[in-house]
Amino acid sequence: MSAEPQQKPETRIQKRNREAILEGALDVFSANGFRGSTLDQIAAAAGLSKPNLLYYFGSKELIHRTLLSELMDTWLDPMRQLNPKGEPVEEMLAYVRRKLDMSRRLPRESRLFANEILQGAPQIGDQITGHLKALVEEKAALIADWAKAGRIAVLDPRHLIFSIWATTQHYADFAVQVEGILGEDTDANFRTAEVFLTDFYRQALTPR
Amino acid sequence: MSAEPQQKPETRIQKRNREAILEGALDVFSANGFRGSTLDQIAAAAGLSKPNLLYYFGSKELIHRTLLSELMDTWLDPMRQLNPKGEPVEEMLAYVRRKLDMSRRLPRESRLFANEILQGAPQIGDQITGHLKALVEEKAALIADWAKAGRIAVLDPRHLIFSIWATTQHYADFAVQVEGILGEDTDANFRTAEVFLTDFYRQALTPR
DNA sequence: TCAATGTTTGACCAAGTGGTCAGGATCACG
DNA sequence: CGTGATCCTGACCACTTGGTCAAACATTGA
Repeated sequence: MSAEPQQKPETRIQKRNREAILEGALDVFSANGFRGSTLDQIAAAAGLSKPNLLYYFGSKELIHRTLLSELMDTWLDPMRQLNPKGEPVEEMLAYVRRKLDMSRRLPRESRLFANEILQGAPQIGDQITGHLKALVEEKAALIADWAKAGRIAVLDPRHLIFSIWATTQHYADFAVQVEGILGEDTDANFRTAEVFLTDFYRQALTPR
Repeated sequence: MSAEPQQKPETRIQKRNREAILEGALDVFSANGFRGSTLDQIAAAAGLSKPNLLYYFGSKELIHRTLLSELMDTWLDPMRQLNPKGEPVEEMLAYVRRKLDMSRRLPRESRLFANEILQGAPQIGDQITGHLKALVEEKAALIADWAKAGRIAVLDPRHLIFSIWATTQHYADFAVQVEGILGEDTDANFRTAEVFLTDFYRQALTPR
């Protein structure tokens, strides 16, 4: 994926088919989990034959790993954008909104990750203790500084980050439950969720 | 399960084996999901042969369904205990603590549910729109009353409940991630989580 | 003690699964 | 056009998996 320098550049057909496969696989994996998905389902979703899938990706696991590692960057982006120069409470609220927006726009990706973590992160365990942890430590330090300066409420920064992940991803990962209780109008639910989360975090984070 | 009146009372052997099967199945299902688990794994975990499993539970799906529906009650208990007569903020904090405690004591059960919901709740969909929804509506009304009386911050009660589920279950469902970032000392993590969540919700819920 | 009932298992099966392979179709390009 | 490289597929395979079944083995209670 990232390590192997492709000697031959990708042909147009390769590009199209690889993308179709990853797109189909995202549909299937996010809905059924890794073990619950079959190559036949993915092939059908991608509009290719099963042997042709395996021509492009040598194994089911490779498709899955490729998906996960291509997603990692996108996934961490909202946190990277936390700006040390900004106004602390507003920065955090903007982060919450960006994260909620990812749940709205990329629910399949959210579920793919959720499935992977639930199963004990067999594929991306090292990235959690690597990239992810480093980024969390950096931003936790930033939040701690803000708290020390009295510009944001004093709360454990890492647990605070967890709470943001949990509350925002909830709307993608547990969508069935949310819709079972609030109703099926997904757009409306996300709008009220945004209002709630904004009020909620503003109240929690504003220093007294 | 609940509907069928067992004519013959359960023998001692039946009781022992059914319990062993459900216990083993909980281990296996919560770690691998439904489709990711095999009857052989469950049989091994329960210390029985595969055909013997099927003597007690007619199918893999039946084991799974039994587990889920036996758990439902336990799962909703912390919310049922919300006391209308109590002091609102303290009641909510107690609820958060009870829910966090369930994540600590019953992480396998939490993951079992998470898996089920992630896959679209094929087994318990009706219970979500039934029992669960009714209970949520009842408690949401209670919280709304408290807010109207100025005894708790004004926030959408149903989203508030979601946030409590999300933040507390996170520590069971995403344990690998939490431990990857905070370290492997699960007990210590739950202790700091409790401190955080208490401070956090107190700050968010106390009316100004 | 004996038979009826309840429990356990080895051997087996059909369906589904990830993956292979030989060869044919198609494409890029000199 | 021709030809080598790329792309695609039907047929196939070994293995796993949920589930069956006849027969053996235990337990119970009269």
